[in-house]
Amino acid sequence: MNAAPNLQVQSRDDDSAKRRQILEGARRVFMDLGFDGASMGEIARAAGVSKGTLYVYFTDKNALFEAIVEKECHDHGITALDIESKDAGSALRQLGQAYMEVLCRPEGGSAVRTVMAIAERMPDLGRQYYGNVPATWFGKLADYLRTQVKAGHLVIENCDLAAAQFMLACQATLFLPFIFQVRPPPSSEQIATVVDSATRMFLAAYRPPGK
Amino acid sequence: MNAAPNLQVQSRDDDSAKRRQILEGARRVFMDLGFDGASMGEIARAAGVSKGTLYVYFTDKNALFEAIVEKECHDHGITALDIESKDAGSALRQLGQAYMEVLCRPEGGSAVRTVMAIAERMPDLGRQYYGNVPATWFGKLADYLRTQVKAGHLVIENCDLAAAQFMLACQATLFLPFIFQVRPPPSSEQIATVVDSATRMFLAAYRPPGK
Amino acid sequence: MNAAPNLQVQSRDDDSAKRRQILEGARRVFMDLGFDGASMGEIARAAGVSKGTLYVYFTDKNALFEAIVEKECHDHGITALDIESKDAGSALRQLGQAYMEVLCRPEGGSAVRTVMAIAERMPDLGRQYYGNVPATWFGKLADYLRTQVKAGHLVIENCDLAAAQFMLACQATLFLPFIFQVRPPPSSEQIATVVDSATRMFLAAYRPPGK
Amino acid sequence: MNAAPNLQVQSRDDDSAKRRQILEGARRVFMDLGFDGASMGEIARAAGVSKGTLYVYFTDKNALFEAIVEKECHDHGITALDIESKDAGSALRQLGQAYMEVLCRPEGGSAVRTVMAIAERMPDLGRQYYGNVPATWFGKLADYLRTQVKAGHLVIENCDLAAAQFMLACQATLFLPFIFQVRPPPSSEQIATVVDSATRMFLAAYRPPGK
DNA sequence: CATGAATGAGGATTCATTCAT
DNA sequence: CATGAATGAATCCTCATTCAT
Repeated sequence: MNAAPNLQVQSRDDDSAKRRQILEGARRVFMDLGFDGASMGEIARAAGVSKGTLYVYFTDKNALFEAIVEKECHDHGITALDIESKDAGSALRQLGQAYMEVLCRPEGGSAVRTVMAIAERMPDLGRQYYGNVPATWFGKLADYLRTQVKAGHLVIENCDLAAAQFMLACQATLFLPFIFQVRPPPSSEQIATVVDSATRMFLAAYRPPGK
Repeated sequence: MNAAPNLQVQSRDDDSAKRRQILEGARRVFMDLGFDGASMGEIARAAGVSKGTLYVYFTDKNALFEAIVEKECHDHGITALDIESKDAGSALRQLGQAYMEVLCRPEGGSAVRTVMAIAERMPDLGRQYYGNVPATWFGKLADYLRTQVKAGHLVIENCDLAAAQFMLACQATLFLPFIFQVRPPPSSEQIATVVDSATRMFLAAYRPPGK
Repeated sequence: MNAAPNLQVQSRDDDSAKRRQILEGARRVFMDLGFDGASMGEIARAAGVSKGTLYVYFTDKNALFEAIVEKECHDHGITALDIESKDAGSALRQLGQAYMEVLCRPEGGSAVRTVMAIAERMPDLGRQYYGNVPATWFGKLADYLRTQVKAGHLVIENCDLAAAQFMLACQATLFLPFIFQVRPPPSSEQIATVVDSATRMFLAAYRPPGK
Repeated sequence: MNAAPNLQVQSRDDDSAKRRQILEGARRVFMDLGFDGASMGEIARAAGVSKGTLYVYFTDKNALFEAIVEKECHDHGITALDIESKDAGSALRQLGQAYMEVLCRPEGGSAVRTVMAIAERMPDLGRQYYGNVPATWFGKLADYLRTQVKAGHLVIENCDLAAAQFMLACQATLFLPFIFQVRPPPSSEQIATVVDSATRMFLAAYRPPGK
C-alpha cells in the first residue's frame, strides 16, 4: 500500500530504521505495562538500543508515547473496506469482524486499554484515539446505514445510535473477558460466531416488517 | 468473616473506622491517578492519616489496591433489583439503566478504567473485577431471559450471548466518549434514552413473531 | 543576639538540627565546587544524610543553594561595628580589616566566587548577595564619611564613590591572588599592612589641606 | 594576517581557520554559561561544526577550555600602551580606563568571572589568568610608578602595592554591580568618571608635598 | 497504635566521548 | 578530515517502605 517512492535520504525525522525499531520496542513495553509502568530502560532494552538513543529520536517519554499512540491510531483506524455495494448482512458481518479483530489483536498488549488508562491524565491522547479508532468505525457504519435507510432496506430513526449499538453488540461475550484477562484473545472463528449473532439481532430489529 | 476476637482493647470497630477512612481516601486517588500514578504520600494526605499508618492496616501498596478493588467489586456488583416479576420491557430498562449508572458513575475516576489498566500486570484483580461486576450483571440478565424464554415471551437461542448483546448495546454512544474523555459523564436522562433504544431493538429482535 | 524565646517545638521549617547539618555540609560542597560542580550525592555525603533527606528539607537543588547563599549573606553582612565615634584613621582601619577578613575567610571555599560565578544564570541571587554583602559594607562607610565631611574632618565630593575606592584599595595585592588560587588566604597581619597603607593613602588624599 | 591561499592540501592554515572558528564559538558559550554549564553540543552549535570535529582539534572539554582561557589571557593582557613618556595624570587615566574596559567588556560573558569560578578546581588556570591579566596590568603600572618615583614626581614606598591600590580604586562603584548583575556593563563615560576620581585621589596622596 | 523523619533503590534525562562512514 | 549517530555513566529527583519515638 505504501507506494511512497522513498528516494532521497531517509532523514531521522520520520522514517529511519532506528526510529521504527524504537517504536516497535516501545509499543510492546507501553502496551504491556502502561505508561507509568514502562521504564525508559526497559524500552531501550526491548528496542535493542541504548537509553541515550531514545532521546535522540524523541524528546521525552511523553513524546515517545504520543508517537506510539499516533501510530496505533493509524494502524487501527478503519481499513479500506468496500461495503457500500453489499447487502446489509454482508456489510455488517464484514465490518463487525474487522473491528473486533482490531480490538482484540493479540500481538502483545492492547492499545484500547493503554490509552483508556491514561485518558484522564492525557485527555488529548484519549480524544485522538477515540476520534481515530472507534469513531471512524462507528461513522463508517452509520454512513452505510443511512444509505440503506434511504433505499428502504432498513428502518432506523437514529443511524449513529444504531451503528454504535451494533458495533458494541459485536463485543458481546468476547471483549470484556479478553481485556480483563479472563480469557485469551478470541479466535477469528469465535469472533465470527458472535458477530453473526449480532448481525441477526440487528437485522431482525431494523428490517422493515414486510421483508 | 474475620471473627477473631482481636484481644487487647482496640476493638475491631476502631480499626475498622480508620481502615474505612483509608480506603475512602485511597479509592479517590487510585481511581483518579491509576495504580502507578498514585503515590502513598498522596493517599495518606487524601485519607488524612500519616504514611506510616497506611502500613499498619495494609502490608504494602499492592494490598491496599487490592482492598480497594475488592470494595469496588462489592459496591459495583449487581444491586438488589427485583426484575423477575416484571415484563421484559421494564426489566431490561431497569437493568440497563442501573448498569450504566454504575459504569459511568461520575464521582471521581472510573473503576473500570483503573482495573482494566492494571489487568495485564495483575490478572487476578482483572478476573476478580470481571467476575464480580460485569459478569454478575450479565448473569442476572441471562437468568431472567431464560425464564422469559421458558415462559414463551422471548425466543432466544443463547441467553448468555443475548444478555451481553443487550448490556453492551446500552453503552452505544455513551460509554466510550466518556471513558476517553471526549464527553463528560452522561446524565441519567441521556442514559435513559439510549437504554430505551437498546430495549426496543432487543425486543424487536427477540420477541416471538406473533406478539 | 538572637533573643527569640524558641520555646515550643522546633519545627522543621527553619531551625531543626538536621536542617543546619545539611546546610553546613552543602555550604562546603557548593563553595568548593560551584553550583554545577556540586552534586546532590556529594552534598548528602558531606552532610552525613541520605540523598532523600535533602529533599525533605529543600524542594530542590536550587532551593538548597538559595538557602546557602541567604545564610552567607547574613553571615557576611556587616557586623556590628561601632565606628561612629572614632576618628577617621581608626574607623577606616577597623572597617577595612573586618571586610577583608570576611572576603578572604579561609574556611573552605569562597562565597564571593561562588555567587559571582552563578550570577549570570541566577541574577536574583547575585543581586541579593551584592545588596547584602558589599553594599552594606560600602554603605556603612559612606555614611560614616558623610558625618566626617559635615564635621569638617574630611573633604569629599562623592562619599559613595570614595567609600568604594577605599574598600577596594584595601584589597590591593591580597584579594585577587587569593581568589585566583595564586596564594593562600592572607593572614590577619598581611591584611593589616595593606589596610594600613590604604588608610594612609585615603587620608592623605581626602584630609583638608591644613590638617 | 592569514594570507595563505588555502588550496586543497589542508595545510595548517586550514586547520587554524577551523580551530579559530571553534574557539570563537566556544568562548561565547563558556563565558556565558561557565565551564560546567556549557555543553559540548551547545559549543558545537555555536561554532557551526559537528560535535565530532571538536574532538579533532581538542582532546576533551578541559583542553578546549584551557585553550579559551589562554586566548583570553592573551587578548586581555596589557595592550601596547605608551605611557612611559607621559605625565602621571595622563598615564594613570589611560591605564585605568583601558583596564576597566577590558574587565567590563560587555561582549557576552565575563572572563574574570568564568576563570574565578573554576579556579578552585583548576588552580593552574587561575594562576595563568592572574599572571597574564591582572598581574601584567598591575606590573606595568608599578614599573611606571617606579620611574616616576626615581624622577621625583611621586613619593611612594611600595610601588607594587600602590599600583594595585590604584587599579582597584578604578573599579570603585562599577565592577561589583556589573559582575553581580545589579547593573549593566558601565559605559566608557561612566568608567572615565570613576577613573578620573581614582586618579585625583591617587595623585593627591602620592604627589610630593610641594608640587 | 500512630507518627513522620529518614532511607536508598529506581526512574527520567543529560552529556562528554567514541567510531563507522 | 568531518560528521553525527550511538553510547552509558552520572545527575536530579521521587517514592515505597521502615523504624524510633
